[in-house]
Amino acid sequence: MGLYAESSTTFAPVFRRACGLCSLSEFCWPPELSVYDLNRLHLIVRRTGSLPAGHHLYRTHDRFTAVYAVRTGCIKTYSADFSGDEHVHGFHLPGELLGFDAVYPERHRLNAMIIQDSALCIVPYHNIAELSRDYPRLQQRIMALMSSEFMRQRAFVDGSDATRRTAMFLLDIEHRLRRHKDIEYDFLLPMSREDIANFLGIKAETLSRVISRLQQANLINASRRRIRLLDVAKLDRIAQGMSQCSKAALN
Amino acid sequence: MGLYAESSTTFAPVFRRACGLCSLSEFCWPPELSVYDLNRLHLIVRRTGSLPAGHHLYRTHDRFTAVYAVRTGCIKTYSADFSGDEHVHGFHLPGELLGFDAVYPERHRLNAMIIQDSALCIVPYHNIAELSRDYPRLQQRIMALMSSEFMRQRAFVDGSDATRRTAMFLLDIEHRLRRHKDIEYDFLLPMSREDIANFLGIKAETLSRVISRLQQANLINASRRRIRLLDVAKLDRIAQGMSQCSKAALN
DNA sequence: CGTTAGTTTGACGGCACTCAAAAGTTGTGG
DNA sequence: CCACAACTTTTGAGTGCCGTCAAACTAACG
Repeated sequence: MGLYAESSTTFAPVFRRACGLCSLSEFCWPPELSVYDLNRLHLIVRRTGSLPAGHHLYRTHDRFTAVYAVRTGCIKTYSADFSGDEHVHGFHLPGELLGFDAVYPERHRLNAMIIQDSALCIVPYHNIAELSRDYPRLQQRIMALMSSEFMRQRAFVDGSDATRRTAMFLLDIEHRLRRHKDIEYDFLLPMSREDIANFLGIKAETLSRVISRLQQANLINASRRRIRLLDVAKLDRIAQGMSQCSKAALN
Repeated sequence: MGLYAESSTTFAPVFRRACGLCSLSEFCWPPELSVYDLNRLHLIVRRTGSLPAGHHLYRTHDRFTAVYAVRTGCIKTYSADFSGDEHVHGFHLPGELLGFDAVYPERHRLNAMIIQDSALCIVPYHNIAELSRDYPRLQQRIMALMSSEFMRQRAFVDGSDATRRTAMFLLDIEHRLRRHKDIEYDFLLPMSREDIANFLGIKAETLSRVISRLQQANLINASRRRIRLLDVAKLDRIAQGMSQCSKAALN
């Protein structure tokens, strides 16, 4: 006990700093854990260096081997329906988790592709299974994440036009990126127009037109992947679906 | 112990029959449970009589008090975005569960409305929480249900035209209703055109036109809520998004 | 500097939405 | 039992948004 307590005081703080903004933090640092357990938990998290864009973390039907936390970069998850075409399911930004598409039936339902060089934390599945037996709160936390993700996703597809979806998307990404950058309303999109459009259920050309119109209306500044939100209030109203807004603002 | 064992032999079989087709069955009858635990579990499930259509089981922001299993009837869950209009989230048919929209943050995110007189089983939340501490498999089961539901939902909204969505919906409902009826391909829709259209993200008039065309093409027989699937193979192809099919079949 | 991939812009057509009315169904009271 | 009202569903006509096809433009890389 003395030994563990000893090492914990030197070891834990290092990670506590690095994990501060991560969705895993409640996962890695459940308040009721003892110092001994904390170290047990953090010794199993493998931290990767920068992984190159273009590679896959896992593919559909792969066995559930681990959960991933994004430290830097961006991962997209997508499914390929058997007609061949892909559907982007979501994007995972720094501080966010992925891999839970395999909680049941312990095989991944989605593909996960690195679309920007990314550094990750990897938590092996067998450790998660083992830990969640010891800590019911861990399972609750996972369910909470899944539930929130579920509801957030639906917001994008619920009946709305291309302008509204685009506004929702830009506000959402800005909000999620801001946790790691002080600069407000100014950011680089980590993903291509094609991927965004696919995610939003519209075509890339339509997205491009919408962005152009938002720019003409001085609601945003957009040049390729650099985005600056100029009029968040109006964007919010558009995102909230006040149909008169999207038309009034753009004419 | 003698007393519990005594009553269990007379008590449990009654429910085992009634629950055979219910999603709760794995929930209510986890194989590793002792006879004592089985009775403990089943004594807390309250079985209601027929509840009248039009009433709500719960509304958004209500506290998470229970999980419901549908024995007969139909429940729709929907959200109301603050613009006022509703979005039907899903339908819950006999043998299916609802209420998990409140797993986090322990308040319901959706409204649940009885749209057909329904008989339910009610499992109080505090019992679920208590039980899932004792039986990790229960939490796993709940996660599995949520995950499957999540994926099933997405299939409907992923980019597709009104005809495809309608075909998917009819096949899905038929499949879910068939568990309780021997008659194949012939059923009564428990919900209105309006609700279906809203769920599918299209307008009621569009849905009506699509159904008319499917009927003209001899793929279905439809009169109000009575539906008979005539050509499941073609419907499947349409539902799978082979775009040439939906057009070829209907012209 | 040339090639390539990603993005933007234009012209056109179709599917689904809107508005509107008719037809069919259900429920109520006379 | 019938008549009427209220509602759901179906059908029609016209419009607009978005998808398709195609070309121009920009940025990035060797």
